[in-house]
Amino acid sequence: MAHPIADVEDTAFEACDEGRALVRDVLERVGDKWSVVVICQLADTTRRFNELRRMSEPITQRMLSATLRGLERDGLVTRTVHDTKPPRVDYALTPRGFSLLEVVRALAGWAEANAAGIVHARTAFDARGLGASDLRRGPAA
Amino acid sequence: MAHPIADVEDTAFEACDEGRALVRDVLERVGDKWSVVVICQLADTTRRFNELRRMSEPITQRMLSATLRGLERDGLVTRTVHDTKPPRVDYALTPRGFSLLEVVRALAGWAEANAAGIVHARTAFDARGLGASDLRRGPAA
DNA sequence: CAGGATCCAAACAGATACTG
DNA sequence: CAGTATCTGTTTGGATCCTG
Repeated sequence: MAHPIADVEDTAFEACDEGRALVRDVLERVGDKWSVVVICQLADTTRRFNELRRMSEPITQRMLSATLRGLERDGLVTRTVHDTKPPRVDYALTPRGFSLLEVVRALAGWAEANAAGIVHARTAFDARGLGASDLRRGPAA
Repeated sequence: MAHPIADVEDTAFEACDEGRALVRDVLERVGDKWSVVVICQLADTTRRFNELRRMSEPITQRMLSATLRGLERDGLVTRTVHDTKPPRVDYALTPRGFSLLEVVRALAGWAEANAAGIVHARTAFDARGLGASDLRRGPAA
């Protein structure tokens, strides 16, 4: 472990600035709407394609396909093809996938703990309404 | 804290599935390229607009503006306007912003720890080359 | 069942140019 | 200095149709 998670102030910069490209990379995977959902669905067992499709609700098969491929590429899930009568493909988390799951769970914990506050802050902010701005079209509005 | 972070297997589902919309929300903020960068730059001190602009390198002022507005809206940063001769606006993390910073640092730690493995996995995967597919254009390729 | 190929609409991001 | 308003190019993502 490169990070014993020392004192906050000091290492924050290193972690964020030093390997920015690197972090961005992971963040893009995590920030992806479907990657996280799929990873969670694989949390406790192996799943088949259409199984994941149904569980991940409004995902399209194109997105599921692409998401799984991305996860497989990063070594986060394994893809096992059984060429049986009706084709069957199983997806499962790799050890690395599980470790990411843990981090995501931490994030989810934070989200849960702060959801109310965030929603409140937003309402207040929006109420203080600014006329109208095209900038509202920024990142993650 | 709603989450003492119990045993992995069990709560993974709850955390990910129960508050999916909620988690997605946070994830979108975290997954955003610039939000994280800005939060890191505010890690140890208050900063001014153009200061952040320079520190965040190739960010455009439109993106910085939008990012800051989003962070402010979620109660993660405060915006303080001093109407002095040359206008001056200071941005700083709120307590909630700091708590998010911690989570992001955890993520960064994971990224650092797994970067090599991921890069390797990708190279291997790409080497096993599949002809050509439009799906390669999936999420976060 | 598992997924590739396409086409198309919408969200996003960069470059300017302009204002208080 | 600290932004806002456009205008436009790039990515994404959804809908569909098709195959092994």
